[in-house]
Amino acid sequence: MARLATTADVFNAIAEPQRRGIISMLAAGEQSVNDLTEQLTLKQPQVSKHLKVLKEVELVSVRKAGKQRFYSLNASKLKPIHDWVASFEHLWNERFDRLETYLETLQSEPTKGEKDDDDKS
Amino acid sequence: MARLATTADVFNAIAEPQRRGIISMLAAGEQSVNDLTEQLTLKQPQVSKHLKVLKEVELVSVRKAGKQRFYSLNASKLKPIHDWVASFEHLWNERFDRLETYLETLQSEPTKGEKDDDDKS
DNA sequence: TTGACATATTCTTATATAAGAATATATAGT
DNA sequence: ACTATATATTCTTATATAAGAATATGTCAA
Repeated sequence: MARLATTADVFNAIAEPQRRGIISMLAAGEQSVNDLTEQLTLKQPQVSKHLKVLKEVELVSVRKAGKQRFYSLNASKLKPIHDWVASFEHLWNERFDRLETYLETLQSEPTKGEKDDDDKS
Repeated sequence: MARLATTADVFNAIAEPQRRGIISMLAAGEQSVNDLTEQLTLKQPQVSKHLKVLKEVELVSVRKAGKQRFYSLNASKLKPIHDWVASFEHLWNERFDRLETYLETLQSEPTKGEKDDDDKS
């Protein structure tokens, strides 16, 4: 009963800014630990530790090549977050206001190309 | 140097599942603390504590009415998360494949010359 | 005022970091 | 084997919860 582990799920894993930084860097393609370390303001051990967390929630994968480890992003693991947040998007995005209005008018006003005999009010 | 506070930013605030539950409930409209408590598997004090965190990051607002407090969602505060995750959407959503190719072309190899005729493999 | 109801706060306890320092492990080259 | 390089792990320290229990605060009504 303390905070959930950072490895509990993707939501917790990305709460740490440094890890989001790593994810952003990996979006450009795979990077070695050294590559990441050079661009971040972190020592190598910390980078490895953050990568370990990201690996545990499967946000990243590793490829071994000699003494290097190339980490790459499994972006699809971010989809649950995307979907969760997107479910609220209509509450702030006016683009979705029109969609809502459109969906509502579908119930009373037929559109071209689609027959609509469902007229609940 | 421990974990960031849950109130440090929205990313940390929503890492807690119960708080996401509260947010989801508030998406339907404002709710009193009691309303929330009844639907969650939490005691009232915990609900109040979670609401306090959400309020500190401005994800929710309160309206006082008699002895009740009605909390409502400020969904737009989720936009930073949405935007951040959406910036990776092209990496998993094939709908964005063409956009991805275009963006990669735009930012390929800053050191290797800026003109790049789509010869990324 | 007293009482009931609604919500917030305080304190405790178990637990989990994140960074830094030091060290360990692994691999390649000579 | 020895050395340099690349990465991972261990230990320490400061800090921050989240839930539970108990209590405090606030508000309305009789």
